[in-house]
Amino acid sequence: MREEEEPNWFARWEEELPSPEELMPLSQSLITPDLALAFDIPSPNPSQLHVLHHHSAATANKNPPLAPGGVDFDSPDLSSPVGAGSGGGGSAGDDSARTLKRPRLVWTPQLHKRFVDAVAHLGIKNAVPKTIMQLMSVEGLTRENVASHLQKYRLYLKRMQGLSSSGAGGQTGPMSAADAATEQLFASNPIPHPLLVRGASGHGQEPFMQFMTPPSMQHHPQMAVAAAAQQQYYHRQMGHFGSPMAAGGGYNQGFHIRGAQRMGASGMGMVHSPASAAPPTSSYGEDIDLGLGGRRVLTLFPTSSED
DNA sequence: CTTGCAATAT
DNA sequence: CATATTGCAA
Repeated sequence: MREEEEPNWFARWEEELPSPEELMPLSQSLITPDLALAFDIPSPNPSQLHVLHHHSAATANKNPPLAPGGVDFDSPDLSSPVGAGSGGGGSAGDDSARTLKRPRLVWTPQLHKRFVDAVAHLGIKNAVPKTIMQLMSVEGLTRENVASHLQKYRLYLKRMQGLSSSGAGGQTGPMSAADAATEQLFASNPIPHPLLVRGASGHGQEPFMQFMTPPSMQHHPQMAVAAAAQQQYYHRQMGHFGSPMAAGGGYNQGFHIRGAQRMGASGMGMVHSPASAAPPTSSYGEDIDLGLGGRRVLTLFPTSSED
């Protein structure tokens, strides 16, 4: 007889949620006004920069290409905000944020951490893209973004579990490069073991999760450079050591150092600890960068998380 | 309609 | 190569 779910806790859960005005968990605009201006990025509604209010998940449509007040940094033509190419003529974003392709989301460890945390706390049962996305409260994140990553995440977990037990030990080579890369991301964050079903099993009210970071949000105008200087976690994909592509000839896959030059191309085996050289302005880093070649990459990483 | 997952594309 | 996108089945 009881195979019912308990939508009650869930319903209340939302009600108990702190009001955005009271407590803004972790949603920041992808770009701060300052940053946007600094990049000459057209902001259609700079004044509407507000938090996303996701209330009734049912009716609330959350499918805006960009946050309500989100600054669309993507220009359809070639207005390169920064990096290479800038210059151009400032072809304003004559396009409203709609139907525009967003830059690839770069899952930074921090961002991924939020993802994992959300999944862990939601429980497999409720860990569906929509819910996760909402819980993450990361502005700009779309359902597709989460769904895509979720797929990978699940596969990763499966592979881990399935591979752990088979004693025999003859598995030599099941790990392809793809898996290895994934692991760098996934293995570097705490994998909640008890990734079991939760949420619908009679449990009245869980002591709210506070895995979220406190609302310490403050953006500084000069954060731009600081942000760029911060993103320093190891590069994934250093399988090819002899790749002579540094800054002169190739496509920089997903990384970017803009405004400041650092690290040599040859021996980049640096694992930078965020705490060892935390930038003066460590609040939020959003960095939109285009991989040289026209490949824009959106990197939003909520800092302030501990490891 | 949302989700899950394979295949495919960029 | 990491994501995004698409197609199709529950």
